Amino acid sequence: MLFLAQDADIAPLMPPATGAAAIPITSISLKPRETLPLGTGNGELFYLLTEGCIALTRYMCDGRRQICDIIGPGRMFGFAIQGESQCMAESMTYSTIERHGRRTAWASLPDEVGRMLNRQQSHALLLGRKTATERVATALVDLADQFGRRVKYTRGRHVDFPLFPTRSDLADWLGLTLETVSRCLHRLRRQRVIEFTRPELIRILDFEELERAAGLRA
Amino acid sequence: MLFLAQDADIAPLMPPATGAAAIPITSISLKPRETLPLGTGNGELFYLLTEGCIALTRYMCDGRRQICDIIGPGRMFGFAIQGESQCMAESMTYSTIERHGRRTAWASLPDEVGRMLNRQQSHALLLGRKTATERVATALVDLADQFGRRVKYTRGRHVDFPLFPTRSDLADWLGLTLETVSRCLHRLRRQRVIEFTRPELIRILDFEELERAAGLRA
DNA sequence: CGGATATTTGACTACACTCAAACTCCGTGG
DNA sequence: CCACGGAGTTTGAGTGTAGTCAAATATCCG
Repeated sequence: MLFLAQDADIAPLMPPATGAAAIPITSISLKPRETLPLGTGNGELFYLLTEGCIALTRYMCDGRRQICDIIGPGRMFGFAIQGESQCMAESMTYSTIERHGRRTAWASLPDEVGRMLNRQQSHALLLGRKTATERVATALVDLADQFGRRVKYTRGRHVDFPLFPTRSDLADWLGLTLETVSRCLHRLRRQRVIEFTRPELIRILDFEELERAAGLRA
Repeated sequence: MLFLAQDADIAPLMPPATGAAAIPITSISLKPRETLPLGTGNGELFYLLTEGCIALTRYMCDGRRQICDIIGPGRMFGFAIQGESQCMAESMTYSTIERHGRRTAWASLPDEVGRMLNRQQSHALLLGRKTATERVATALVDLADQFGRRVKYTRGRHVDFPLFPTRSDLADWLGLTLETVSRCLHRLRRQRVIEFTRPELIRILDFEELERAAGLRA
């Protein structure tokens, strides 16, 4: 199938010109708590997380931090289309990333950009209108989805997942303080919705109840 | 210039096939407080606001509302790429919108999508980490940018703009209550940063101070 | 003028924040 | 092996910012 572009200046999301030199796929390894600035993007570079966990963070001039998204394996980020994204990528654990150019990233870009936009809007709803417990519950639903493995037991289904972000990271994601996050997790545990013996290994006992606590169900 | 697409299924942000029937540009007029659902988008339809003011809203199942963005003339929205956007567009005043298909929207899509993503991330920072007064100040800076006309006076520069969202709309945008929004506006007025005699006509007296109050400057 | 809607202002409350201390979990080195 | 130290987490007590409820005022429009 053949497409004709009327204007060569509408670059960023355009398909790569067949003659242009392709940016090779290169692999990047990050240790926990390393940082990858995304500001330089000119619409040429995209990143695919193949393993680990990455946070997209923004900082205010006085140092306040907001985590815009927590990213799990299989997701793309760094759509620094036009201008700078003002976001940094921070690894929450050992992570590997593939750097792609337009040519190799092209096919998945629309879906990934759309997914990102949708997530940012859901997150605005969380930050603007949900209570502390609802926020924490919503976060757990999301992380279970991105990092969870379903485990079948004799009585019901559990979901286990590693909680890569610390309490402080969760706080910066959810617009709370780390103490409040800890208290909400405690509450959900006391209600037998989740359980954990180590703070970074979560088991969801009652997924429906968790979604209810997250404000996702009546 | 000629581009070759390897896969016809990577549709949404692809350039329109030259042979395909183009969706004509049609114009939509909205009265204040009308609603345009965006959920149906299949990556074929995009909207350009040519006049007025539109809010992108999300609702929780219990009715809580979050305004994800306030949109002024010249901006595009409705990138319901893959799946539904779960957002509605609500007019804040008399507005006219152009409905575009892929063919006519194509050139501006990358910039507009990037702008939207950037705004959503800034908004997350606002909702998660800014105080009430900072949020209101940030909103005024943004709205002045989208709706303001610079007016030169003998002493300094003022910016006047019509405030299309009500106090309640601002509250739903900023994650506050309408009373808090009103109190913050009052405070900024008492500090002579802004002034208004009618509640929907704002004049910014000291733009630098407003940006400082918004947490955008040291 | 009258009635509806939006805004302002006040008094009180509560949810989440701040500050502080204790506890757990690790890895390291004596 | 145990002691030590550091980072992260939990828990508690008290505070403060923004929310709630309510009433007064302003604005708009027939």
